[in-house]
Amino acid sequence: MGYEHRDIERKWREEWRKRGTYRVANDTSKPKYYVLDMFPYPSGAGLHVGHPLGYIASDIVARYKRNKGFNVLHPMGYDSFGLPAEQYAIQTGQHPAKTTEVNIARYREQLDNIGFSFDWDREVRTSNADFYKWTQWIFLQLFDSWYDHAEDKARPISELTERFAKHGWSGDDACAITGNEELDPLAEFSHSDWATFSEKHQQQILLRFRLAYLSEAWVNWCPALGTVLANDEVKDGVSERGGHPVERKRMPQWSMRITAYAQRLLDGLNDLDWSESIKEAQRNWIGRSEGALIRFQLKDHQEKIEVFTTRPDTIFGVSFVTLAPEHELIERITPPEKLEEVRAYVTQAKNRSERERMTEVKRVSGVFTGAYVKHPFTHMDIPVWVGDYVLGGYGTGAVMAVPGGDQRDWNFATHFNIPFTAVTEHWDISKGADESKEATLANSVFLNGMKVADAIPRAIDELELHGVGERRINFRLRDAAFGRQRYWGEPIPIYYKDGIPYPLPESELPLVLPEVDKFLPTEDGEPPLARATDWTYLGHPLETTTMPGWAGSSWYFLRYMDPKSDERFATPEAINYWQQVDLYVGGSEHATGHLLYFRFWTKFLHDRGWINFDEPAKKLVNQGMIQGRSAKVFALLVGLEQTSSSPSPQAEAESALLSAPILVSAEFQELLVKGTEQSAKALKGIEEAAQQHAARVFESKGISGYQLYAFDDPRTVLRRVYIPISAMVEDGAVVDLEKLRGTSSEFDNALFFRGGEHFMAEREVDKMSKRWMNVVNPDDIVAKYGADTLRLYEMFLGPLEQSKPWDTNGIEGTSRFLKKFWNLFHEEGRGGRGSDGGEGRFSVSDEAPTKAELKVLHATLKKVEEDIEKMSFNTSVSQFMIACNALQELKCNKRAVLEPLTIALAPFAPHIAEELWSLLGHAESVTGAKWPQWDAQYLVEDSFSYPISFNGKTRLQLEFPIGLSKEEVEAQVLANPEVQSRLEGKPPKKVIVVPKRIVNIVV
RNA sequence: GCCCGGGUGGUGAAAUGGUAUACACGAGGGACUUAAAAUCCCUUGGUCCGUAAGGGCCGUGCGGGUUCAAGUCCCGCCCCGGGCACCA
Repeated sequence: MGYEHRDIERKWREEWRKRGTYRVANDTSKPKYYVLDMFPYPSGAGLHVGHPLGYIASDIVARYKRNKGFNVLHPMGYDSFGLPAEQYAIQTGQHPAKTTEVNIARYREQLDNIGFSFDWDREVRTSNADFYKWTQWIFLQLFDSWYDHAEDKARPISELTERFAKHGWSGDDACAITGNEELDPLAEFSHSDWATFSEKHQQQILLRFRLAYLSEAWVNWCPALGTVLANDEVKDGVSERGGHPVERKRMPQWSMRITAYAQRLLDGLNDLDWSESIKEAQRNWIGRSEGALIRFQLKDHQEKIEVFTTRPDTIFGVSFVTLAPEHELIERITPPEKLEEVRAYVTQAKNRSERERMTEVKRVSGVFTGAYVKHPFTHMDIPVWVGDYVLGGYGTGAVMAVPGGDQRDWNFATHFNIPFTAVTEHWDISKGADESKEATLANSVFLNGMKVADAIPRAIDELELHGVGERRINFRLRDAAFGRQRYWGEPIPIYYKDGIPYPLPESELPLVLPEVDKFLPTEDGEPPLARATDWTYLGHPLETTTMPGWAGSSWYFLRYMDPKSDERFATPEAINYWQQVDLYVGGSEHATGHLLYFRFWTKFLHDRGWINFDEPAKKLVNQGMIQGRSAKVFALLVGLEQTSSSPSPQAEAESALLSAPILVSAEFQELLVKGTEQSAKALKGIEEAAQQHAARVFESKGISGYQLYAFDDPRTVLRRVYIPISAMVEDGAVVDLEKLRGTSSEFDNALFFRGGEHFMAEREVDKMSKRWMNVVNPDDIVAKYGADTLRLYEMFLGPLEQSKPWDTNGIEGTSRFLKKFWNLFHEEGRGGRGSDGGEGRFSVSDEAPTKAELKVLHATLKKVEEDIEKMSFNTSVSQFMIACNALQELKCNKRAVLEPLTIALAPFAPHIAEELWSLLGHAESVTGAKWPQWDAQYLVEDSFSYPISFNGKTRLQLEFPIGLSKEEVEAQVLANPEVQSRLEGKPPKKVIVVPKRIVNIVV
């Protein structure tokens, strides 16, 4: 039998499914290994060749670990709630569950084609009620918790109630944190006050402490769409979709108090085996900064303005204070005569999205409020400004501006001519701010002559002494918005009584998504769930927002441990056994979203005693992106000129021309750059052809009275048009016109103008996406070359973490390798050893292998094992090729060599390995085979061929036995006639002998 | 601007401070074949000398340095990719 990948792969796919080959054993006596892929969102587009990259890598590790004797958990599931399915539902009326179902079926088929060893018995879907029951349950636990900074963990809310009943709340208890203090700070109360508070009042207070809480939060609200928009969905104050006005306003929003965990999320990173770039991204996102909180007393008012600064040492350089446009005090402190001007500025500044305010660094804007504060040490008057370079959401929403020490403050001061002084020695403030941390302070009273590093603690000490400020650690991280005005997500298990949110009892879970007539917000702007006919609990209205996409993905790894459990999200036995994910593989785009929430929920569940570890994944690997190569042709857009007094309607003529465009080959892309002789010449040629083309088109459609503009008219433009990459000849720039004509009628009718033999397109590396028409489907590759070839090829392409454009240029190499490997097991003949995949008969010999053969085998086993451990799969594939070539050379068909090699190849190319394994006479799957251990004794060399170099440049090779001492090697090298002739009789300055490496002679 | 990667043949890429370019693609040549496909063999960084065998010089983005020896380590730049960003 020749190597027929189609038959073999089909056979084993069915066989694995039938036998349940990859089902996880319930044998907890074996050591465990948990390999997890970030689960996909099943979009309608299906998989492209970029998706399986990470799955193949993790599959290799999972299979390898099985052979190594581990009980391996390698599951797959779907993140099946999400916005695209809902938008499709809005357009078509089809229920998102239905859409999701169809998409999942397609994903499953595609995944199966590639031969992954997932345990499908453990498949999860976040949109299944028996899964989201537990997402809701975890939400209730979060709702039922507060964070105790003294013990540094989350605790049940009942313990907080007890504490209030005993001690009340003293405002500065460092043991709990609150939200939205700037709107309405929580006043202190005694234990007897607490007893007199109404139920409603008590609940309102508790809500300040819950880890899942409802509060007034700033959002981009779009009344026309009835929804909150993300920063990047807002452009210039209007929605990107539809261009409706968007306003920044405060709305009741569910949030997660992830900020309580900021320090732990930061500290935890140190012990994780994650890539440095992801860890760094998370550190930046959490953004810890140490500094001081300083209070500035307002003149003529009771209030103080609080600012956060990392440079309290520059306190004597404060020349003004800037408030964010959102700042609560602005209205109150602005004198009446200034109010109109300030309000106008605030309205305008507030409605620019945060993204815009952050992007347009250069545009300085602001307004003087007319108010003043007192300097805490000098008691001088300091003006208070409003500026949009200060963000409402960071720190206290106010800064002390030190133009001498901060460039942004310097820009602001310079723009508005606010006077200021230098705060550091030898600095020319007319050029900019001195932000150096090495500087020495000046003009700063008790800080004069001190270095920045020493001045900071000294300044804070003084502030504390005077009671005007204190040491403060600030985080950039903000609480996470948790409510969405959408249908296709987990319902939030909350009902409202007297306007207060109460948790649904656990027995009511799952709270199943209701049926609605439309998946749109109601007419009065309520979320879609408000359309349900009876969305209540015991007569109380239920929460109508749903959870965001990241809810389910924040804990799904736990469900795989015990996916069918009814009593718990996973039973303690399962959790105890499987513990953390040993290897998590996924894209780096989740660095600050999913991967942070994932860690947050894990830490929370740990705090409340549900799991006994507080990081979800020990090791994380990011696969690189497989980019596509898009193809573009150039369309010449020429206007129409009337040639008769009674022409056909112009719209008809225009549309006729649009359906038969004029396309020019890529070498003409400079065509419309006027003035060059070539372009003028080419233009003439094209113009002639185009006029004839247009005339033909018009004639065939019965349109009269038009011709094209002259081409040198400035209104003529060349525009890039994406074409499907399926219309390209191989990976080059040549367009297969026949194929392109087949893809759509406009190409069928188009005029293709080319300069040479071929019509050329412009190729570019882009993200692989439907939009650029450059998606390469794994199914096509599998059909042509087989799954094993695809798997090997994707691994062979280069290091896993590196992004690279997809091209099939090298795929023949891996395909050839598999054929050669197959032929090692088959007799010579029409298709046997050293031949193609024709008729050779299976034949392996039981003879004892030679030393050379064993050396090839063990060198390969060693290299492959080491490479899998460090996830360097491209080099392990090379090693297999080297081994295969060597064995072919040695004409080796010995079982003792081929059998271990088959086991080692199985993780990479499971189908062919399984077939060969069965041909070798094994009834069981190769999955259960014991990984062959390499043995150093077969790798021992008797001699080593030393490169002999002179001053580091290799000149010749000399072979010496391994056992020879350094001195003997040196003596023999120097005795060598060729070495002697190179030395020209002069004695060498120095001779370096590195055993089994090199000899270097210095002359 | 800051942080993290990276820069090596025509291409994808290898290389614990120790023979730079493994492996593969492509290209060129050859064998088998009526032919093609498939398969196998040889050549393939640049350049110079030589009829040849062979040999010289230059070569890992650029400029320095450390070292017997640097793609690899150090300093200073340039470029590409990714992330973050008026963060006080």
